[in-house]
Amino acid sequence: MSHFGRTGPPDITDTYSLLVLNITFRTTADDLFPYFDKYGKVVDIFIPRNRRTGDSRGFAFVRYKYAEEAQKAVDRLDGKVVDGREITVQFAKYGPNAERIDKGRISESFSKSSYRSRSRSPRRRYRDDYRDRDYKRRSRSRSFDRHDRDRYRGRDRDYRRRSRSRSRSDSPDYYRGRGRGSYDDEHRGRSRSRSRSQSRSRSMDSASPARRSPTPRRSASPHRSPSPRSGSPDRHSGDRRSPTPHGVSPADRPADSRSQSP
DNA sequence: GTTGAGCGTT
Repeated sequence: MSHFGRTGPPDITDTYSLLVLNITFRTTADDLFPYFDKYGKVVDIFIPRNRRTGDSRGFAFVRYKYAEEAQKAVDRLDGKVVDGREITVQFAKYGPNAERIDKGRISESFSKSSYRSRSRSPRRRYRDDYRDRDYKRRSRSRSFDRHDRDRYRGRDRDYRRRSRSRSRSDSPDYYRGRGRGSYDDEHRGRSRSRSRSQSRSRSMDSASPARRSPTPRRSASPHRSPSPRSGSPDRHSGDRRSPTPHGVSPADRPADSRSQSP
């Protein structure tokens, strides 16, 4: 039935979580239910999906009631072809609260107090989110992004595969100690160009003379010149950029206002 | 219509 994912976790106490990887993007909990239910009592099946698109992320979590059943399912379903794709079943290493689990068994919530955030490997996550965000945020060449991402992925994978006993405690706090939550990634990113804009504006104003230095290139700019002498493009541009040319002047009007008052 | 390493929701 489709009673999976409708509500939150029913009772994750004394339950063994199994991570199912490599599943198709259209595979749902209902599709995996029969497969796992055949080998044991499935308490709940959860498939992380994108909050925006709602598409499956490609993996699912199956919770068993007993470890023996879970182990059996892992042994039997690991490598099984589901929906035309070979799925990977293994014990979940991390719990819902980003905490380590003991052999896939979810203990009580005391894990939260375990603190220390053992921090897992600084691996990247939320591929979909990043991709989606990138598309919306920057309207640059997508092909480049795609290639770049792919290239990085391959390198990362190879790198990880090559040296396994290398990254173990590099600097997990670096990635985790920044308050980088899963939700923050989506919500954050609202007003931040303001600071930069101001900084830039100031920099330009301050370096007004300096800015003129590298201007010669403008003459030989690749893009055509609209009207080099048909009007005053320079003035126009300057006007828009600096509405108040004397705004940066230290002695502008504060003294004046004060002077007028006796 | 696409993608493919990974560790999760109220």
